[in-house]
Amino acid sequence: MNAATSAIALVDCVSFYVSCERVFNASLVRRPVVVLSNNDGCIIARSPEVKQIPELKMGTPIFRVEQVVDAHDVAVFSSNYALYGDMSLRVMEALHEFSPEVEVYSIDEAFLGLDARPRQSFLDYGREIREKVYRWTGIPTSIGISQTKTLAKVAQRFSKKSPEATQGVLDLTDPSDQAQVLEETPVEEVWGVGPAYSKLLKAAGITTARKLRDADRRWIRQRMTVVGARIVEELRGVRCLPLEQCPQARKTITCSRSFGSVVESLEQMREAVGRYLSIAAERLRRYRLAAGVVTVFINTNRFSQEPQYSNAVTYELAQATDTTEELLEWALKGVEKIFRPGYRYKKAGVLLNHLVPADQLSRRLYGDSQFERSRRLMRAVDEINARHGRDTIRYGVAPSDDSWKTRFSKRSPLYTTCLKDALTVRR
DNA sequence: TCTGGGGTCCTAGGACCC
DNA sequence: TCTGGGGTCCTAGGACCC
Repeated sequence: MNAATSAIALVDCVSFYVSCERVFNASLVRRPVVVLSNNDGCIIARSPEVKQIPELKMGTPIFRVEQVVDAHDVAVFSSNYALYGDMSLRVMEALHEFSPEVEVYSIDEAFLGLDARPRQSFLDYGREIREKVYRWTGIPTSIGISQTKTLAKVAQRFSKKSPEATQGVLDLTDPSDQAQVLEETPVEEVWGVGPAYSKLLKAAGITTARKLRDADRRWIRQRMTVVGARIVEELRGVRCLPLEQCPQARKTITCSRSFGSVVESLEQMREAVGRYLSIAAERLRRYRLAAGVVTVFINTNRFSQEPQYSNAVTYELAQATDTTEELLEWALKGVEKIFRPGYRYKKAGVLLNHLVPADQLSRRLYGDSQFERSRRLMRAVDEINARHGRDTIRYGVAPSDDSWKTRFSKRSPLYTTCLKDALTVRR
C-alpha cells in the first residue's frame, strides 16, 4: 500500500439530544442533563457529567431514580424531536461542505468518504470538520478516520473515551496504531457485536477487538452468519460495508406509542389507533410511497402483574393506497377485531408494509374518481398541516378524552422551528 | 402513577410446486 | 408395495443498530 490511502470518517455528535438542549440554554452547560424517551419513560441521552453517576444508566426508568436526580441537581427534559431533527439537518449541511460522499447514518451520525491523502492531513481535516460543525451549530462531535466503517467506528469511540489525548479526532489509518487500539477495545464495543454475540465470543476467549480481527473466519461465519464474517473482514481493513449515499427504499413505516395513561375503552383505543394511523400515513406520503399491507397491534403493560393480553391483525389490501381515509378503514376494522374488553391497555401501534412508489397508483383501474378525490384532499391536508402545524386538520374518530396521549411534560421550546419559541436576546 | 420508538438484515423451516 | 429431489416463496424469530 502506498503512503496515501482513501479513508472513511465517522462523525458522531457528542450526547446529541443533550447538546441540542444546551445550545439554547446556557445554564445547562456543565450541569448534568438527561433527556427522556417518549412518555417521559426512561433516560435515553446523558451529558458527560451524568455518565459519572452510576445509577443513571441508559434506559433507566426515571421514576426509579428520582432521588438521585434531585441529589445531583440533574436537569431533566422530555424529548423534543422537532428540535433535534432540525439541528441534525444543520449538522449534515455543514458536513456536506467537506465531502461529496456523505452517508447520513442516523440523526446524530454520518460517514464521509475522504480522498487519498497523507496521514497528518487526515488528522487536520478531521479537526477542521469538528471546528466547522461546532461553529455552525454549537454541537460538539467526535470523529474517527480509518479504512473501513467498522474501523472508523472503533476510532471514533476510542477518541470519545480519551478526549484529552485525541481532542475529539482520531486517525486510525496506520496499521500499527490499529493493532494497539483494537487491543484496548473490548469486543462488546465493536459495531455489530451486541449482547448475544458478545457472550458467545467471550465464552470462546475472544475478549478484545484485536482477537476478533484475528479469529478463525470459518468459526465466525458458522456462529455469527455473514454478518459476523463481515465484521471480521472490516476489522482487517477490507471494505464490506459501502458508503450508502442515496437512502435505501423504506420497507416498513411504523407508528406506535405507549399511552400516557391506561386505555380501557374501545372508543379510546379507536381514537389512539386512528391518530397513529394518520401519522404513519402522513409519513408514507412524505416518502411518496403507498402501502399494500396494514397491521394493527395492541398490548397491555408487560411490566405489571395484571392479566396480560396482546394481539395483532394484518390486512392485505386489494390495491395499495396512500390515503388516510382508506388506510384508516382497515386500521379501525383491525381494532374492532382484536380489542377485548376487560384489559388495561398500555400501548398500540400501526405498521404499513409492502410499500410501493406512489406514482404507480395512477394506474388504478376504472378511473376511480372517489380515490382521486381522496388523494387531492390528502395533498391539501398535508400542505396545510406542514404550514400551520400538525393537527391543524385531522381525521375525526369520535374523539374521547385524551388522557391516552403520550406525555411530554418537560419539553423544551421549539427554538428553531416555531417562531414564537425563538430565543429572545436582550440588548 | 411511573419501564421508548423505529428500523434493518439473516436464517431456518414449512408449504407448495414440478 | 414402493417411493425423490430440487427450487421458490413466505414467515417467524433472532440479532443488531441508533
